Amino acid sequence: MDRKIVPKKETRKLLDKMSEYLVSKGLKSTKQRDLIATVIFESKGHLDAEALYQAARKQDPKVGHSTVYRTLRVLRDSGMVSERHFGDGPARYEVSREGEHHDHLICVKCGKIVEFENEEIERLQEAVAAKQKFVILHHRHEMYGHCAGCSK
Amino acid sequence: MDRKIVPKKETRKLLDKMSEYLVSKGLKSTKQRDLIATVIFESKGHLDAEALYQAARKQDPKVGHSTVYRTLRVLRDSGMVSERHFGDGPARYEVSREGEHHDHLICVKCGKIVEFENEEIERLQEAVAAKQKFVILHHRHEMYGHCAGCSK
DNA sequence: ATAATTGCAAAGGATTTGCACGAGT
DNA sequence: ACTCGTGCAAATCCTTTGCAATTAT
Repeated sequence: MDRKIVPKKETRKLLDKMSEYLVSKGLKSTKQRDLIATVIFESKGHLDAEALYQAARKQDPKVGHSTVYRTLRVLRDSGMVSERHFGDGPARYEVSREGEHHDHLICVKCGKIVEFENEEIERLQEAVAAKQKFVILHHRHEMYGHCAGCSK
Repeated sequence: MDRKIVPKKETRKLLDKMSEYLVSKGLKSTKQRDLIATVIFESKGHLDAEALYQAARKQDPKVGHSTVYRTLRVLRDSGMVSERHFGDGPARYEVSREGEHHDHLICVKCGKIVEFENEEIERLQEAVAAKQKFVILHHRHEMYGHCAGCSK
């Protein structure tokens, strides 16, 4: 298999990580997987499957929707990419950065998405869960409203 | 229009409130709307459209899916019912209690849903939004994990 | 060689919509 | 009377799947 794309350094690392994951699972590396993964790795995140599909098609007009969804599943299962469901619409994907967690502020007017992190909230969350004897695996915390530009 | 159902007191109040809303919007009261609304008003919440449809059909086997969805929209628009999207699955509905807000803890194993309220978190949230100059309209805060019974 | 992957089109689940008929005001 | 609501089936959106052909190991 030969790669047609020329990814940058960070992307290369991520591709290698994916490759390791594939080997460890007895799966194969394909140029489609590399292509789609590269698109995500080099994006600014919060893209949906359709956007990924369009972007991938610019490099290789033959990739199908299924391959995009299937690659997304591999990436999701490997923990390298996280899937988010904002509002109803399609799922959005973003690279999960090393041991980092963040939540989102979403502008319902212009669609702008801002990430935030707040340890105090995380702590309180744990306390709430503990009180109910829940063991938290993951959470989702989204705030919808108007961003600075849209609330003028 | 005649009502075939015999709702309890609290439900009656809610039905009246819906009725007022309908009049105010130039919409009509129908036995289907009353039936579907009664099912929600008397439920323990977190039901999806299909469950509502099944329950309504026990009283009147002719109600269609569309009527359920359309009634849900009316209820949602009136603010009497809130729609939640947990994970991906179908939307879940619950009666919005007077000026009250709560978030959820969801057991990914047994599906149990526990509500929680934490003012401190709400305050911190506002602070986070303010820092980004966002005006929050609503938010969603869910924690997924194992409940006491499922983590043994 | 063997087993996994691809692209396509068809199937799926959840929700919405067009339309002719029926019901509330 | 007039307008809105209903039920059905068809349509839509997002995602998954079956399958025969192709490709990585």
